[in-house]
Amino acid sequence: MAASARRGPYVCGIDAAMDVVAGKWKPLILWELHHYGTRRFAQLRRGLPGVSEKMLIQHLREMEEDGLVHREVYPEVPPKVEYSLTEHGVSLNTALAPLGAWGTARAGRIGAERVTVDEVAAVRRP
Amino acid sequence: MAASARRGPYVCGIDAAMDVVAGKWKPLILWELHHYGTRRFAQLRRGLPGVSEKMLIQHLREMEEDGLVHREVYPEVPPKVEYSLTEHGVSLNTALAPLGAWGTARAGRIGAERVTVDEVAAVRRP
DNA sequence: TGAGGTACTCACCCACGGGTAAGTACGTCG
DNA sequence: CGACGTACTTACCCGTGGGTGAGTACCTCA
Repeated sequence: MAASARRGPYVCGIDAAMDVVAGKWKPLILWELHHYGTRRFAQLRRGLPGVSEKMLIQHLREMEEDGLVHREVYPEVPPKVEYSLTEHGVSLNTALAPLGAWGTARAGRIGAERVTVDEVAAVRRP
Repeated sequence: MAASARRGPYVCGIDAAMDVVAGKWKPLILWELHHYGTRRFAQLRRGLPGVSEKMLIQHLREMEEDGLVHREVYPEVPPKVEYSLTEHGVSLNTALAPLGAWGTARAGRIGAERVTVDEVAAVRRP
């Protein structure tokens, strides 16, 4: 599966953290859940324009296995599943903050376009 | 080249930072250069057991393009090249520190083996 | 009646990140 | 004379991360 050789021996802490954050949408999911607190599957999908359902589920499952997100299923007739961050997820987000700041500074430095969610939606959904 | 679609539009700062750190050995190179200050090519290769020369060069070139490392060539008869971190590289490392701490904590939490350089050498060079 | 929303699963495909191995030009050491 | 060390370059191969698209079971609304 995608959970190839995860939890492998780590050379350093960055390794261990990257292992958990690796994945095209993981940081965005983290951010989304951190920002909104609790989100349903379809809400997340809409919040991450361009993500495929397969990847979203796959990433959510991995992050659940890694103890970053909590998955609450409501056995209702229209299915309802709520995702939220565990305390480990929150602490990871906190640890990620300086990196985000650095990235933002760098983006400004090199003059890269910073794209809003709507623009991404426009670009990735022609 | 490997510089596929880098510097692409970023959704958030984490994106921009991950773009620069993405690569199996980038964080290790960063750590190595940060730890030793200045390193020659062969020293780096020995410090990162298991890395192929191709990947090491490729990563170093990309990090140089990204303004993270400085490459100093001495036109001597046995070729000599020294790599060191730029101030941006140093600041990235600083921003990476909390993530490293989080990863270390997590590695301890899940009881993952933390491997020393020598052990890695033993494992990856049978 | 059928279109749409919920949360998925499954099968297939392809690009690319990374590994392996060899070649290069020059010099020194044994 | 050949092995070894420096710092690379080049060619080739393969695994997998991620994308596409369809299918499922149930319910609601127009």
